Amino acid sequence: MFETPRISFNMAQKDSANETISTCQRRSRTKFTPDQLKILIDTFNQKPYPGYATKQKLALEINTEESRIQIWFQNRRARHSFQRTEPEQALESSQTHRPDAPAVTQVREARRCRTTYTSSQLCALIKAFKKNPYPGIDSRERLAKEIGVSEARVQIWFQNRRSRFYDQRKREPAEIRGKIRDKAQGL
DNA sequence: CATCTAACCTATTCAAGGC
DNA sequence: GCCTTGAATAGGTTAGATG
Repeated sequence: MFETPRISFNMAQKDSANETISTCQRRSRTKFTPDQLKILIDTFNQKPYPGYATKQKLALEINTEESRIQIWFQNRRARHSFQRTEPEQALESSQTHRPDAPAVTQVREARRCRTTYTSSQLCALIKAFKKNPYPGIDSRERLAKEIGVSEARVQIWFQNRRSRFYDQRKREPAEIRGKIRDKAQGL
């Protein structure tokens, strides 16, 4: 409707003047082949909310990183309207409350297992975050290799971290901030 | 240039595991 | 039971490719 008067983002690509590296901040754009797209779309039409197993299978099938598939489904859901079938209903009824309806079990596929970071891994992540909360693809991959996790996990970790601990531009910090700050400075 | 869409973002919610 | 936080979501932005 109306343009945002000012965009408050600056994406943290500022210090590229200093960085001589800085080939590119984001990962290079993936080009899916028609065959890959066909399989992706086909799967999407069947289940727009695939679980981890399905995404892994897809990744193998079309020889693409699972994180790319995740992103593809995110984008697809955002831009295309899709059939809302059983998964959606299961999604809604699953945690609101399940009085006595085990009828539609196993509709929702399991998500990826929760990663547990060691204290040294967390230490490295937090250190990197303090240096730059918006690492580009190169930094993320370097860090991922350093601590022995996938780059996708690193990216998610930074997203969560920024959302919860970094952005102080929220309205009223109040006492919640104090608690979080303690945690954030923990390491 | 316009269009499409991968990559990326924030904000919020789901949920596993620890206390 | 509640808290922390990784995973997933909705919805929006940025930017590379292509006509």
